[in-house]
Amino acid sequence: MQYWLMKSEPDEFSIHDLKNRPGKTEAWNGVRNYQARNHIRDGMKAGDLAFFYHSSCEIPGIAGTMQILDKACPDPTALDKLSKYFDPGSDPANPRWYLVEVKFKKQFRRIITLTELREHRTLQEMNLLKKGSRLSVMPVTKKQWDYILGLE
DNA sequence: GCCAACGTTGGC
DNA sequence: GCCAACGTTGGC
Repeated sequence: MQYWLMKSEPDEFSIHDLKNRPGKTEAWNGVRNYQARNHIRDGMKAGDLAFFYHSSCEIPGIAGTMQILDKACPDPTALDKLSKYFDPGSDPANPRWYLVEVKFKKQFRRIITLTELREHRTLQEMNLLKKGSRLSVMPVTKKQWDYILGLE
């Protein structure tokens, strides 16, 4: 069992949107960064848990939790010419981009803001808080996971 | 393989 | 909207 943090712009897709999806599940598509891809494709397993992080918005922070439903599969939007995530260099015979299905677990009573996370010494090693970090999918240690749950 | 130019992310 | 930091592309 591993823990993760996944970013989404709430204007595009928020935890509220996930909660309101049929079955409360969604294909987490559109990841187009190799390091993030590797975490999805090689690291994630069914049953893993992830924080849902709201980025590029008024109050960036962790909005809740979700569960990884299955191992990764190729992201079909990479091959869809009509998708904004279309990647012309992508080869159907040798998929470049992957996605996982996620399921809503919990919406926090409040957003645990980026500013607040930075105030905690225990969390200073988090990739999220490192200068210049832009990774949209990253591992979280159990210690960090438990600590953040305790902040709600 | 180097690296300049360009594109993107994402906080502020 | 600005811009720092990072990733990718492509000429050489």
